[in-house]
Amino acid sequence: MSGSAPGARARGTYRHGDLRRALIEAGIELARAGGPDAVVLREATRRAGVVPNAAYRHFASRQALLQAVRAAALSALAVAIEAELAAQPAEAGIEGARAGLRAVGTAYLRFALSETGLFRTAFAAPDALGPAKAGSAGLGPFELLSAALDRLAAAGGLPTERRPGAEYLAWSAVHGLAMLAVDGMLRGRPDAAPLHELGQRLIDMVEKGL
Amino acid sequence: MSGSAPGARARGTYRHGDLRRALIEAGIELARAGGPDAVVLREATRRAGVVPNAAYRHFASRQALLQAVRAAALSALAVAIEAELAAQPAEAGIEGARAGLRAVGTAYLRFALSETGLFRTAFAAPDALGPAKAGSAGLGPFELLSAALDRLAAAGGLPTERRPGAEYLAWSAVHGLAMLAVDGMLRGRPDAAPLHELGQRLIDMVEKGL
DNA sequence: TGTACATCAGTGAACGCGCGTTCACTGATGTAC
DNA sequence: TGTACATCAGTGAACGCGCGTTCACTGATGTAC
Repeated sequence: MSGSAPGARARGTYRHGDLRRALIEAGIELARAGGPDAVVLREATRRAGVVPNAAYRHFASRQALLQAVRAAALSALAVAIEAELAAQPAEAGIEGARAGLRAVGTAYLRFALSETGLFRTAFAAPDALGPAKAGSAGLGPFELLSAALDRLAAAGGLPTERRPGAEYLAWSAVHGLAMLAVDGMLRGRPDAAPLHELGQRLIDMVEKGL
Repeated sequence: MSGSAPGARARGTYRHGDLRRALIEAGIELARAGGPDAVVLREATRRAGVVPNAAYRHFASRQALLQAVRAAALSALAVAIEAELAAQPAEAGIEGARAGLRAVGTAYLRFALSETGLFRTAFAAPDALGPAKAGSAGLGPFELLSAALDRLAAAGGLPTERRPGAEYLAWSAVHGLAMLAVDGMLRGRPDAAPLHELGQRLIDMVEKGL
């Protein structure tokens, strides 16, 4: 068959070359557009231009593929946070540390809103998913947040006795706003301020409350 | 057929009597056990002891049933919060108001952990769901939180200029922790304190940060 | 450099599944006279 | 109080669908001699 399937990349060789990666990439697109439930094994193989069962050479099951896509989504979030941190002017002391913490929260919220499907996939319910299976090499979003808090504590912006566990509190606040926004719970609320303003106020609250 | 279907209540009359309610109740059980995706129309009719298409006398589609179940889940959460509030010793002034706010948060978290399926259903993604369709008569969880904050502001425990929008911040924090716990994101974290302790610290943070 | 061979990535066909939904029906119920 | 009738809740049967997954296969690729 010389004509490739719709949406499939032309394949020069008989072997695909890197079907595993192609399937993950297709899965990421699906997740981006429709969240975790949209990561459908058959559709991923279709997009990779391959017959459905070919996926089983690379993934034991649909769950395994979803797991990989989930790891990629988590990693994409981490990259977004790192980019925001890198864009921050280097500043020492408390102010710099505060800016770093804000950057983490801001990037997290922006990612949730602009990449809703991936965000929802990254935090998909654990139906049969293993325990997160930290596969990525670099730091995850959670570790980046922890680092920002370490820096703040080191700079004296956070009493050391309050440091332990603080990441869970900060994470909860930002994650909650992201979730409420993503699930549409804030839509139609009369007095709901613009989301990014709400986000800034939320981060203020966390800083002060910690 | 004299023997009723397994799981179905015996039906004396030809008419079911209140199939609509029975379907919702079956849907609630399904949601309780498996979250929103488990609310399957055919299974609900099975449990109601009725043929699948009978559901269409009462619901236009599976989505409509899910919508009704979702409203019920939201209402169950509100009831849990009200119960916690009612259990609070009546106390005037700032301290009473603070206790009220804590009660809302505490009940919210407890509900999320003990009724995970219902909680997830209450905040199910809006795939094709309408805008919440506030069907319930009483106050929803959000309104109860708002009232608690009103009381706190009236008692002088919250500067009035900070009152507007504060419900979104408080809600986000508690909702976030609930979601992280429910989705298993806190499992396997080495230093994660017991959840209810984390919850209390979180509510502390909100109080101070607001 | 050439040949024989094992490997294993992708093929082709097929499964069983449970789902949501549509159709024409039937017969108990409640109402009008 | 009795009879005729319209209503409409639930029946029975059937659809088409897309899914995940299994099976036996084939043939290009890379390796060993």
